[in-house]
Amino acid sequence: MHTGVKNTIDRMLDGLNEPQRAAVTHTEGPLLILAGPGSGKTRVVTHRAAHLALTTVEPWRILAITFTNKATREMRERVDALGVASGMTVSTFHAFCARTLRIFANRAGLQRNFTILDRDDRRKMLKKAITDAGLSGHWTPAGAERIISDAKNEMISAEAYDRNASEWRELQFVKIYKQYEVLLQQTASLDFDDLLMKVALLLEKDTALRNELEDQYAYVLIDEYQDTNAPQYKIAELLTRDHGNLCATGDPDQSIYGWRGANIENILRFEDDHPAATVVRLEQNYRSTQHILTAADALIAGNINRKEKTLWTENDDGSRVRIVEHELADDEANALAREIRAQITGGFDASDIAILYRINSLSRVIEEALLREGVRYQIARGVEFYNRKEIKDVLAYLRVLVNPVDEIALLRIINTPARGIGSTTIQRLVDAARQANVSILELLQGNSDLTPLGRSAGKVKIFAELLTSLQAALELPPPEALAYVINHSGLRAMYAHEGEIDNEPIGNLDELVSAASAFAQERPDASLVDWLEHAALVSDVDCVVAEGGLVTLMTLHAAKGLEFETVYIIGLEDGLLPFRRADDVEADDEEERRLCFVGMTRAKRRLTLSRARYRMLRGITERTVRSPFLDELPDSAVECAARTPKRTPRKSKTPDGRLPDDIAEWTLGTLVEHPTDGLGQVMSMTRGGKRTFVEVLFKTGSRKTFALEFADLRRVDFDEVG
DNA sequence: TGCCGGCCGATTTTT
DNA sequence: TCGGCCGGCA
Repeated sequence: MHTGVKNTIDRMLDGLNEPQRAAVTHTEGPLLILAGPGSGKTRVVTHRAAHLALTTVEPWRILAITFTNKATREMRERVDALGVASGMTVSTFHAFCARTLRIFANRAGLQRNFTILDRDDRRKMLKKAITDAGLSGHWTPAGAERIISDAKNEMISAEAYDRNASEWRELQFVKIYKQYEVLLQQTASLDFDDLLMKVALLLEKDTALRNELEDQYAYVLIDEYQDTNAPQYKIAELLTRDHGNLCATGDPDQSIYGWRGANIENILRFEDDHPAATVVRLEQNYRSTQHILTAADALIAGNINRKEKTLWTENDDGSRVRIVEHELADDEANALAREIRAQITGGFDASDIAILYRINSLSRVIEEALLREGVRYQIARGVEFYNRKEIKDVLAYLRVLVNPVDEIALLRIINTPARGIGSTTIQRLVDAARQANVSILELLQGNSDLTPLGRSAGKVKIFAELLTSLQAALELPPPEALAYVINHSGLRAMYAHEGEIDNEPIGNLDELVSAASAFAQERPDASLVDWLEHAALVSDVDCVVAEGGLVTLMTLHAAKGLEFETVYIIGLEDGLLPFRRADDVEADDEEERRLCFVGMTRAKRRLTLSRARYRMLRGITERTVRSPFLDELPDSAVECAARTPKRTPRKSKTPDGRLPDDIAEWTLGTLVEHPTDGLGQVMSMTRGGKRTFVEVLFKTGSRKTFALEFADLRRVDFDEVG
C-alpha cells in the first residue's frame, strides 16, 4: 500500500471510536450498522465509502442509496471532502429506480421518456379511472389512491389483486386499479410507487440484468434501512444476492414511514436474513446533552417492538427539557416567537433553531407569530413550490414536449393561456382520439380532419403549431429550454399581464429557471428529461438551506437526519402527537412515539416541548388533552415551565416597575437587566411552593437562577433594547 | 367561452 | 380554514 494512501486512511480513522472504526474498516460481507441518533452515522457511512474506495474497489462500483436528495448531496460532498475521487453512485431510492427504468426501458417494457406523476396528477388519473369503471360517486380518488399505493408497496399488481378479490367492494376496486394501470400505460406514466415496484419486479424477472447490476455495484449501502418498504427491501437483496456486500444502516427506533409501507421488520430481521452479518452498534451520542438524551431514551423505552439499546453520552447535562403549556395555540405561537426573537436579539444564530410539528397545518399560527415579531424563517416545503399553478403550467408544457402522450399535462395546457378552446372542444378531442386510438397530440399534429370541431378547429390548429414550434426547446439544456418555453408558450405574457403589482407568479417562474441552472451546473450532462425527473422527485427537506440566518420550520418527518442547537416541538396533544384520526383503526402509537423520539433527538442543547389547551383545527377550536408522551418523560430530565396565564385583565406594574406582583407578566424569553450581570433573558421558569425561580442567560454567557421575589432583576421591554 | 361566487368536502406524515 | 368544483351569468 502506498504510504500516501496509508496516511490518508490513518487520518480518516482518527477520532473515531471503536465501533465507528469497526464499521468504517469493514469490507467483505453483510454489515448492519445500528446507529442511534447523533452517533455519527453519516460520518461513519461516508468514511466507510471512502475507505472502500481507497482500499478495495473503484469508487464507481459503490452504490449508496439515501432517502432524500438532501442526504444524497450531503453524502456526495462529504465523500468528496475526504479527498476520494468521486464517481460513486449516490442517489435516492426513487431517483435510482427512475434512472434504472429509463436506461433499461426496453427490458422493463416502458417508454424511455415516461412521465412521473405527482400526487395531483395521480388523483386526476384515478378520477378518470373511476369514471371509466362506471363507479364515480362510489369511490373517491383519494380512497382508491390509498389502496393502490398500499398494494404497490406490497408489490401486488392489479392482476394479483384480482386473483384474490372476492368481496364486492374489492371487485369494484380491482376495476379501478386495472383501469388506472391502463391509463398509466396509455399515457406512458408512472406513479411514485411504480418506480420502486417496477425495478423490484424487473430485477426479479430479468436475471441477466440483475447479474449485470450486481457486477457493477460491488458494494451497496442503504441508509435509513428501517424505512424501507417491500420493493426497496427486495431491490437491496437482489442487488447483493451473490456478493453479499450489503451495508444497511439505520435505527429501528426511528422508523417513521410505516404508513407508506415501510416495514420495520426489514431491519429487525437483518441478522436472520444474513447470518454472516457483522453487526455494529453505534450507541455513543455526540449530539445532545445528557438531559435531552435521558428524556428521549425514557420515551422510546415505552415501545415494545424494538431492539434494546443503550444510548449514552459524555456531553454535559445541559439544561432540562422544558415542557410548556399554553392556553391557546396563539399563545403558544406568540410565546415561541417572542422567545426566539429575544434569542436572536441576544446574539443567537437563527439557523440553529428549529420548530417541529406533527402536521403541516400547524405551521400557520407559528408563521404569523414569527412575522409579527420580525423573525425570518424558512419552511421545509419544497413540494409546495412545485405545486404552484404557474410552475405546474410550465412543467406541463415540458412534459408534453418530452412525452407527447402525457394526456394530463396536455389537457392542462391546451387552454392555458386561454386560447378559446373550451370544454366542449376538449371533450370532442378526447373522444375522437380515443376512437382513432391515438393520443390527442397525434390527432392534432396529424392530418386528421378537424372540421367536426367547427369554429374551434382553427384555434386547435394554432395550439398544435405552437407545440411544434416549442419542440426547439428539446435541443436546449434544461434552464434554456425552460426559459424558452416560458417565453414562447405565452405563459410569461399571461402571468405578466395578470399581476402588475403582485407578479409573484413571474417571480416563481424565474426562480424555477434559477433552480434549473443550479441543477445544470451540478449535472452538466443532464437532459431535460433528467431535470423533469429531478423536479418530480424533490422532497420537502430538499429546500432547506444550511446557512442564511433563518429559523427552520418543518414537520417531524422532514426533520429526520437533521440537528439543531435549539429545538421546539409544538402541539404535544393527545390525538395530534400521538396523531390519531377519529375513524382510524390502525393508529400506531409506537410509530408516533418514534416520531416524537426523532424530533427530540434533533436537539443538541435546548429542547422545548409545548402544547396548547385549546387548538383550532379545520376551523374548529377544541379543548385538547395533554399528550401522554409528556408523562413518559422522567422528572429528573424535565422541567415544567410556567404556562401562559388564563386570559385575565392585566394588572398594572408596581410603582417602581421592578418586582412583579403579577408574575404572569414574566414569561420565557422576557428580557431582564441585572445590576452586575447586565442584559439577559429568561430561559426557564419554575414554580416551587410560594416562589418562582427564573433561570437567566446573560449576554455575557453566564447563566444564573434567581428567586423572582428577591432578585434584583428589572424587566426590559423589547423597544428598550438597541 | 370565461369568470365569479358560493357551496361542499376533506384533512397526517412524503417520494 | 381553505381549496376545488359546479352552476349560473355575461
